Amino acid sequence: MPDESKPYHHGDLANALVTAAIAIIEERGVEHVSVREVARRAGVSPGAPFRHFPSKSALLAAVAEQAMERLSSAVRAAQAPHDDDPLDQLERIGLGYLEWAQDNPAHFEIVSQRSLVGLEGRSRELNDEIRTRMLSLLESAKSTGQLSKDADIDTLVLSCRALVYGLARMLVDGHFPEWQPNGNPAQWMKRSLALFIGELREHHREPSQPG
Amino acid sequence: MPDESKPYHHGDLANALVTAAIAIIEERGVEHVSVREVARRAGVSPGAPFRHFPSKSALLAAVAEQAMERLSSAVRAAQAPHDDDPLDQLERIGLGYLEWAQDNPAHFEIVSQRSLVGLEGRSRELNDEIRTRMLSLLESAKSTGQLSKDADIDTLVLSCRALVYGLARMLVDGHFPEWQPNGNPAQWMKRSLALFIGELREHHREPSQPG
DNA sequence: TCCAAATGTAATCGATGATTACTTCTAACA
DNA sequence: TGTTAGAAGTAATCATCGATTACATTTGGA
Repeated sequence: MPDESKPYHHGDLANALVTAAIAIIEERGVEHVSVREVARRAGVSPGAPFRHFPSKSALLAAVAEQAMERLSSAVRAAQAPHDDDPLDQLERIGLGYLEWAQDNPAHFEIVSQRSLVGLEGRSRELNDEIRTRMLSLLESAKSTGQLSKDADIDTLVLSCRALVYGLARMLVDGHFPEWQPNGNPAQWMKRSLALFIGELREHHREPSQPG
Repeated sequence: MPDESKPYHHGDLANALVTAAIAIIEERGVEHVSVREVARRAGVSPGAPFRHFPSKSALLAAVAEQAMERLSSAVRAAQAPHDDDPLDQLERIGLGYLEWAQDNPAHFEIVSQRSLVGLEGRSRELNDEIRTRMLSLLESAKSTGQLSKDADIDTLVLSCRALVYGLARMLVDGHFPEWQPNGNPAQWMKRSLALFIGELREHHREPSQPG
């Protein structure tokens, strides 16, 4: 039976700190995260976190890495199954991204602010993976004739990304009440994404083989 | 001849503080703005700013208001002339917004973070004005037959806004090196916007009157 | 001219990020 | 089993921050 008084060593303080930081972000926003408060929640002295992270930034970077890992999983899961219409897959990726952002605003906020945490190593990898995922779906849509052969794939990827990122950011930054007063944001985001993908589908479609 | 030593009263400290705050944001980002540093730049004691703004937030809100005023002007200027194709006007608004964000990243950053400064009074007014501007252009495009009669205007406004806001945010948040490694961001943003408006134009166009 | 309001200063408070010296525990080795 | 090196915590300290207060200076109108 474990000692009921806290042991001197926490056991897994690093993770506990990251979790505490996320809780604070969820409750009061990134700008209210302080190392001391994080330590307080983990039941540890104000200096303890610095044994695990050299700086506050490093702690936030760890939060970002965890967040990016989860976002990546959400996107991967949303894409499945991988054997249907590529543009449907693309739309599901967008929806998955948006739903994740809505369900995890704290995670999303920290992931999106590069100036706050930088983008290196694993995070960079996962980010690139998402882009590649979208790129290959569009390529594949082109090869199946859903997009015309001269469709500008690079610009399309950027546009999709910007739309989804913009919607997610608007949500987290609190722009929705003003930009779409009626209904819930999720509904509007879904419509907006569907409209965009729909346009791709119908406008860029290769005309059926003449002759 | 004015005394060469600083007068006891600054003369226009409120404005000087806002200007100093913007300079700091441009140099080191919003999160590094401190009232003391702002005061230091204005050549004034650490407590002085509080004679003009009740809190740091209030100072940032003033920055946001100035920023919103300028953004609004930029958008209004970009729309002119008002007598040509509505969708061209809409595209110019988007471009104007993006160029402004690129030229004034500090202003844009502070405008976009509602949690930081809120959105009330004049700022809210100007924001609504931009939305109304876009809305009426789309309505007008519908009436001229550039958009089909059953086009979902509300969703279109949201999509346009999300795309432009997303691009601007990606720029300011530093996502461009990863999402479009080649060429300069301005070029890519322009292409992305043109692609979107182009799709609206071609896909939603009302078929010419039969008979 | 004189005084009241506006504007700036100086001193102070509690909280923060960060560093240092010190203490306590854990686990690997003889 | 006992020792000990180092990992992981504490306590004390520092400069800086946002904010408040009491006080000083300037200004403009009665």
